[in-house]
Amino acid sequence: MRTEGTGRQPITLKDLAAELGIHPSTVSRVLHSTSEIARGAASSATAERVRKLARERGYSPDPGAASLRTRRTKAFGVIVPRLSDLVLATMYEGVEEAAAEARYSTFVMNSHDNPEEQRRKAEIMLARRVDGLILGDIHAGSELVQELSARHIPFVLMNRRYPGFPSSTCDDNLGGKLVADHLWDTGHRSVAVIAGEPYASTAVDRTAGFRQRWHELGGQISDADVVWSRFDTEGGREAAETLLARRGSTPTAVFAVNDFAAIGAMGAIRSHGLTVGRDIAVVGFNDTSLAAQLPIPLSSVRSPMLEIGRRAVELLRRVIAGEQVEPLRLTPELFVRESSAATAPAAARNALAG
Amino acid sequence: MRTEGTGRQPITLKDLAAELGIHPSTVSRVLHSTSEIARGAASSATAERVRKLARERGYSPDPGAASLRTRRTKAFGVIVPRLSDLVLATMYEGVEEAAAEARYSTFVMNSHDNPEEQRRKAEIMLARRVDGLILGDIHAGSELVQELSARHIPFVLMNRRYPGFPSSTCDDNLGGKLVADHLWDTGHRSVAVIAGEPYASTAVDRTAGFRQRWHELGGQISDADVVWSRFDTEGGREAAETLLARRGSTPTAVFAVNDFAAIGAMGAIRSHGLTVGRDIAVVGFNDTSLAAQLPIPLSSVRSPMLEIGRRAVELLRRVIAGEQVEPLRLTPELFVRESSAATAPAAARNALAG
DNA sequence: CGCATTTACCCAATCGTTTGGGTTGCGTGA
DNA sequence: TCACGCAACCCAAACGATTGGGTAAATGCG
Repeated sequence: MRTEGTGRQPITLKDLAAELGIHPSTVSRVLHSTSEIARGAASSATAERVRKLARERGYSPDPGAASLRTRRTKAFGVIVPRLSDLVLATMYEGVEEAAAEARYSTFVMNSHDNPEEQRRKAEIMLARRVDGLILGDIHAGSELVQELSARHIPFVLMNRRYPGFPSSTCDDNLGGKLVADHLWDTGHRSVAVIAGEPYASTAVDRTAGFRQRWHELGGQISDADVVWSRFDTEGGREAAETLLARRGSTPTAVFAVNDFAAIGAMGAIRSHGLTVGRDIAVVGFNDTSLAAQLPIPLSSVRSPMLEIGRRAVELLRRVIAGEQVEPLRLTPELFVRESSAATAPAAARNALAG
Repeated sequence: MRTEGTGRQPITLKDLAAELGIHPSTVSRVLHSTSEIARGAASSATAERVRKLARERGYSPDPGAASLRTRRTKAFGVIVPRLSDLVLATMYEGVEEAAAEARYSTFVMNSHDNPEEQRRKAEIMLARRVDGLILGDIHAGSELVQELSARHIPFVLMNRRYPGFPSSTCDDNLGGKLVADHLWDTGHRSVAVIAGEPYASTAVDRTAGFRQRWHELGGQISDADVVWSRFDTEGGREAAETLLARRGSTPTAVFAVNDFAAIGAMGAIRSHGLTVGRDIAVVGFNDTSLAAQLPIPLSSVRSPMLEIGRRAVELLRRVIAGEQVEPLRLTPELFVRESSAATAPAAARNALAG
């Protein structure tokens, strides 16, 4: 249990070997062959002595030296738009957990959703000789994935998908459908979507799923009812302002593809003297911890963010092992709360039902 | 500009040397001595040839090999309670920026504010041979700082301080005072504090600063008016419930030492049929991007989170250089918004002013 | 008992950089 | 002319771990 006391320089294999009177290579083999004591490496008595001393001295192998020899760093690079985005931060927590369990370390960098910066950060990670990359910020039509692929660099996508490449995401399309079903069932017929950034598959898929199901149900939704926006609170507020400024046709429900955008929208709605949940229903996405705790609790589609991160690590390990892996889409779940619990305002319902 | 094309194995110094017909050590010296061309290393003509080829081939030194030789990894370890806490995530963005500028990489890990996990994560980072640690989650009375110090491991604290050790924090005490001044000036006389976790210097200092100034102004605030809580929305809600459940003496203003706790409190206040900003003023801390965008915009003390992160890197670099560094406290600023803009309810003011 | 096999090791090269110390060959001042 | 200095290199030894290939002794088998 003890770590080295005041140890100035870390203990090396050679130190251990010298103290035990055996050769460093023997020590290495013992410490390496986890549990397969034999392997022709050393007698079980010697092995035990080695392990005991290593523990006492707090030996830990120098990763630089090891990677120099093995050509593997046991490190992954993770690129996200920004960690101050709760969604990505949570996914990263999953990544860190799963990576640590597999004895991998992770470097994270923010790309600010800027393709050039994204490429620069990837290059920095590769210069660090990471064994693979997890990209959480890929844009539709990105050249980076093609290029990495051509260079045979192991990578997986997280959060956003890109057809033809391995990814760990939420089933965003299904998420959109869940919202459509819910709003339709509660009587809404005039709805709008705050759709997020068009370059993000999350935004596109959630919006598409919603529209598709809405049509299947017999609803109407035009392009003008879909407003693209930033993912943050301000983006949501602006988008909602746009929707509310439209002459006449105020929707009775708004689906924002992100909780933060939803919160911004709630602010705008209140500024217009309307009450969320009574005059206008609002549904968000991701079910961040905030949603349930807001003054007016927000209905939201819960995406398994932690699990998405964990699975990304698993996929990457399989890619590195040379396996052919399929994109993964984890199932979301809708949580209905006060922001959309009431049935649609009678006036609006009647006007459109007739 | 080009990086290696389909390069299977990365280019090495030896490759470059062979192609140029010179010795690897010469190449190393040229590529190393940034701008001091001379140094007796090579002629400026040779130096130029070396640099040109290095650029063309996309050479980047193997960090493992370099650190093996130099005993430095050019990497820092960062430990935070959790990156899904927006405050720490933002500080980390500052860390990443500043580190990258100085050609350092960073490993981040979550400790979930658990001392044992914190120690484990620190040990993992040290096994990775990081050049120093940035600890964002230190608890009052932590043994870890003492121990790291005894082991001569370079580290700095961030976000939370610990007397006697270098740290980069907000001047939390001052922040608390700003809130006291504001609430006093707007006529409040009966206030409560949602104080956060008692093991965090941020919580303690903000609360202490508030109470101290409140007394200086002639106000009364008892221990019962201070409720310790978790930093998240749920913690804030629970704390507010406690305050509102107290018979008779409902405060006219609440200072929550964290925006998320403030949001939780706003929820609880609304559940009790009261309106934030009219019946009860609420002030938060950190001025996260959410604060200004909430349905009822939240007054908050802005702490320079990004700068705190950047400065932590600067401090750590100085510690590594052997300098003696002093703790740093960056100045916060109060932003007053609708949640506390109105003057205190007349009834409450009169009752207590008499 | 002789031979083959296994056990328990040791040896040495190697990964890519860095760096303290040469070694040339040329120009220069005395 | 000669010693000296300097420019422009080269040499080789590390750094610590891994790993393919020994080798001597012990054991097994018929």
